[in-house]
Amino acid sequence: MCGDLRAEHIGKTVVLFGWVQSRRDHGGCIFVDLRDRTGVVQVVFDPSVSDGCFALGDAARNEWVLGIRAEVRGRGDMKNPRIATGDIEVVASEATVFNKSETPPFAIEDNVDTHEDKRLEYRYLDLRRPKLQKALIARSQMLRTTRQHFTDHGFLEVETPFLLKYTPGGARNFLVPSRHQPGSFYALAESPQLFKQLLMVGGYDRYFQIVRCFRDEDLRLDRQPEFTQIDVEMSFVNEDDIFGMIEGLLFKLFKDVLGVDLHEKYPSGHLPRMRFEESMRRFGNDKPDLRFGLEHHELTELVVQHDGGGIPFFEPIAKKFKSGTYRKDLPEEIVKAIVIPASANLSRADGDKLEHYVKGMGAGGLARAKIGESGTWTQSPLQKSVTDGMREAINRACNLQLGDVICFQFGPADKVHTIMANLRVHLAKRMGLIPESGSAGRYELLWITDPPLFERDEASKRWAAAHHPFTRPHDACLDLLEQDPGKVLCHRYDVVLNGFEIGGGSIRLHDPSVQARVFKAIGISDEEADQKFGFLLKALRLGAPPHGGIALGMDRLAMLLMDAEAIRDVIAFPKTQKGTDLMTGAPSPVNPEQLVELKISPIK
RNA sequence: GGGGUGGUAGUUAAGCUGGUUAUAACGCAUGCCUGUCACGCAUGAGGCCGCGGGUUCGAGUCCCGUCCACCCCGCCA
Repeated sequence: MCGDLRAEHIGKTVVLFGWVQSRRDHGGCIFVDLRDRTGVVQVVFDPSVSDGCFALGDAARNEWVLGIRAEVRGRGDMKNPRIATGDIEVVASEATVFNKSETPPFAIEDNVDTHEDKRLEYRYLDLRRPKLQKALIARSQMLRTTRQHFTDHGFLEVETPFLLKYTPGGARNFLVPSRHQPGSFYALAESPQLFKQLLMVGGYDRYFQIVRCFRDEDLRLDRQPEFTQIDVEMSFVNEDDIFGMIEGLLFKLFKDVLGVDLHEKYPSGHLPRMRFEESMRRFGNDKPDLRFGLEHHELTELVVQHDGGGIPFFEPIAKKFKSGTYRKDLPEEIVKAIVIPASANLSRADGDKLEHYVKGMGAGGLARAKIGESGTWTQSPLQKSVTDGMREAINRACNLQLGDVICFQFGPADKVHTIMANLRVHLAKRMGLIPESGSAGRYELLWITDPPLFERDEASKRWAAAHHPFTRPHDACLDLLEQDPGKVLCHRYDVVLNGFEIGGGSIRLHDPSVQARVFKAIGISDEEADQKFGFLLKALRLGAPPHGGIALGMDRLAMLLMDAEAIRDVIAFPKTQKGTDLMTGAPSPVNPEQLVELKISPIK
């Protein structure tokens, strides 16, 4: 094909099919760069070789689809080192126009700056760009490697339904009306979660599937309403077994897709692990980007010790601790800091911009101070009120140096964590520690383990399942289910790459008696549980093996491996942030007759 | 639901405190050119300034609303 030709092919006659990338007309001689998915080659249309070909080359325009028969010849002194086929060119002796093309709305080049809505409207043109073709070729390789890996390890690929019974909790489902049961709906599968567990009960002890999932939630640069998971479930395993199986896959994927051998970085063949609690404390989320430092400093203890240290914002938090209205071991409010090193040369205007940035996430502000001579705080409203003891303690805890800027957040823990986690990444990009997007050739992988089983639902002031209610708690935590649900840890795990969660799973709860206690802890009655998940609970009582699994986000992983800016760049036909398809116009209204058949009437 | 950025020729952008005929580059068309590869040269065509209101003698520019795209918060077990 076009991009495959090299000097070794000189003298051969080849048949090429492709698109006109560009055309250079010298009057007596015309050059056309012909492109297919392998690359580009220069075709010469020379009237002394073929008048017919020359006329065709004269008429041809960008994106016309041509077929040519041509002889490969060397370029002599006229080599083009910028393209892979630059040592040679082909001289057309026969040529056909398969199809003309209207002038395309944008050039088919990698360095496009065309707005994305235009690219999505003409997706098939965008797909001709080498970058997108590389991404889809890489995805194809990922699919092959994945199937090979799991089939080599004795896994069965089993398909599960997309149309299923709606079960509450988790992501919002797309609903599909039933024609046979008017007024009833299927839910599109948000994942095969329950079915893969049922496959374990069915005795298929090693299952995998490369499966489409559907979630009707708001989108981000790494989320699409339909996306692909590498879904895995195994029986008679513990976390180590699952980790090993996934590590094996990830190592192969990096090798096959990128040519990167992760053994150089992780010689044991295993990825590092970090407990959830540590990740939250140091990075503010459960998907830390370990390519850079800028770790958080947890200052709540210090602030309480110093009764707020004269800083007005901190005093209420210290008071709550002292008065006991506030549980020290389950902080609802915390104080955190992040240090911007003097080397970042943060100006006051930069500081204002950072404040604006965090306010956009709901922060009240960004209290900060610059470190002056002998540890004084300057350029800060805090400098007057802070006690010497508090200031020195913070300086010591954060190892502050002259010229550093320390930034504080305080308040509800989840909000502080969100703001500080985002601020940390934002700063790293601003300081050039990591690029705006892409890996910069560095891949930091890790497991995040042992998160809490429950999280606080602020609305109802009750405990709710943090993951799903079928996650197995640590045996050591079982007594806490009744005594102190917030402290129950569980066998759940996420695998993280450069600050993105690329997969997650858990060891499942297969013991009906513990299951009942979990439901009780989150206030789900037996009847309610039976109504919602009855089919699974029944299965668990009929000889369910211990089992667990994981699902990897294929698209997200492809995005990271390809250094793509967004998940849309590794999906052939993606949707916009509002879930529309700009090419086809989906979603669209339907005929009233169709609604009548389904017995559905729109409401205002 | 909330915050932010953007929308001007086919494309990407410029267009200041409102003012005469809305610029540029690339692309496109026509002609010339036998070694270009970001080809070159000459000429030319091309505009609902996202849409709807308002202010004004006058709006691409100011105000209000709205639509679309993107980024973030909420949300995504």
